[in-house]
Amino acid sequence: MTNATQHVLKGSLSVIILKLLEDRGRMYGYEITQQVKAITAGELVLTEGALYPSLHKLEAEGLLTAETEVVDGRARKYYSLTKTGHQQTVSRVSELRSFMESLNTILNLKPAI
Amino acid sequence: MTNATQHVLKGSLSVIILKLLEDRGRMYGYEITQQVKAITAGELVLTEGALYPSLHKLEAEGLLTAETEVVDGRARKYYSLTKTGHQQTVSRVSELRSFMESLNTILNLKPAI
DNA sequence: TTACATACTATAGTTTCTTAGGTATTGAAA
DNA sequence: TTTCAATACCTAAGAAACTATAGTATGTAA
Repeated sequence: MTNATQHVLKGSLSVIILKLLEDRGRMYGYEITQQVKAITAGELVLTEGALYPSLHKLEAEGLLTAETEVVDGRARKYYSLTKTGHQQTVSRVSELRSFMESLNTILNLKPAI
Repeated sequence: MTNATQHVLKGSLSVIILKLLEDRGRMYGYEITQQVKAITAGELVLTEGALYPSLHKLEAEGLLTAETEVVDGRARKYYSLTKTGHQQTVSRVSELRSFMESLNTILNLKPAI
């Protein structure tokens, strides 16, 4: 009675992170929050309380690697995808897309009769 | 740092229920699981452990009303939208759609350079 | 009579996210 | 010069949603 696709729903934050890193190559946490806000015209806002734990989890799972650098007197922690991270990005993005298609099918239903 | 749109993410099951009831008028729990499975060609499968608590919650919130009927010796609990439920359906569906658009924007990003 | 489909309910446990803090630096405004 | 916003990271308590699992019960087909 379970479906892997649904699992993606809850994990869409991690997919967002993975996809951004795939496209941008290397980003730090704060940058991710700002980019998501900018890309979605303020529609999607990542809270730090959700983002940082998610980044740490992805790192612990071996999908991301982190390097700390000091820029303009402030420490930044740059994240990038590992090889596994890249593979996971591809499959999770595709899973999320198919979930969204299913969801769209339901949202676009017309009343019966 | 919060966004109402994100709240929708976790609540997409309830939006699915609401939308189906809006279109079909009146459904019982088991029927909902079967319809979702059929509509999405097996892609989306609702677990009973997720569905029934969600139905009860929507009923408690006043978005649904329930009537029990015995059909073929089996009790069925038919749910339908209240007036508030209908209004909520409209707004939640539109919120979910705009969330999905934002998500799609990110998923469709092309690598920089 | 066994097994599957129908039909509902309850609950322990996990994961994810929100809320709400905390630390610290830089730079602009007052 | 002090204060506030922006930058940049972190954590922890609690809420909420979902999974997994189990239980109850009837009808029907093998």
